[in-house]
Amino acid sequence: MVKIATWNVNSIKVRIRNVLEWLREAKPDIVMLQEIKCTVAELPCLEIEDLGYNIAAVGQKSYNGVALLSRLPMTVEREALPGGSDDEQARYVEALIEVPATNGKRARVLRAASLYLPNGNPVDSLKYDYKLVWMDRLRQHARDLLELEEPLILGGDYNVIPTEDDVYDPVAWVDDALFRPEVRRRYRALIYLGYVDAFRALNQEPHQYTFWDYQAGAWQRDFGLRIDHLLLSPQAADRLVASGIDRGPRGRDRPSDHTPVWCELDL
DNA sequence: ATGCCATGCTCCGCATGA
Repeated sequence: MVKIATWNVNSIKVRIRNVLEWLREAKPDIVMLQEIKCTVAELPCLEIEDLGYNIAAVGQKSYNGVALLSRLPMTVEREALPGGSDDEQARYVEALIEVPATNGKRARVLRAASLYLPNGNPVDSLKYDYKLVWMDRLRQHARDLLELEEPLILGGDYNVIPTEDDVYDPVAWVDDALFRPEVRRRYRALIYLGYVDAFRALNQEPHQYTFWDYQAGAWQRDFGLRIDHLLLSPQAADRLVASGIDRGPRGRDRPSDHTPVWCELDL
């Protein structure tokens, strides 16, 4: 069984204690991190490696930054989404992970990506245009990856509220870049290529969130959003056995505003 | 109606986030 999780940590340097604690208790095999907010050189690698993880990261000073942690052997395939310019923001890293043979099952290769989709607010700015273009690029790449017909998981902070069931107050969010029709349409187009939302495949109850704003007591009032997703190729979805949202880390001291989403694959 | 909170920078207020 391979346990895979995604978590926007909102600064790995500030959050390293929380991250280490959660790695020890949740014991994921593969973790996608977003908003590490530092360069690769600044990453607290030793403490993470001490828990048995290999690290692949794409960082930048101050903002963004993504990483993959894996207890299994991992080789980096891409450090950016195809189709971008030279002044790339650090929002994508993709790797091949070797899943060894176990009791009757043959060894497999799992492709995994950690992505941090642009927020896009405010909607009348270039940031919104950048988000829409980034989503188009993601769909193109996701389509190409499906042609490989391999187990694949695209995990991360998508900054997309897929449906009205994924936000505490849909009306209040209609004009936000996380919920606008153009954004939801692009997210659906991505899903319709043939991806499965690992959480929704096994959990249908509405109002299950992965993010709660730091402000206005959003956590205490459960005013949240479901914007962190694990998307599976058919070859991975066929082997999905469990998934969930781990609310634990959001309730602790100095938390990230996001909490981990996880799934288990019987590869 | 607005800001609330948190992070990083280089600063002691501003940009960014969702």
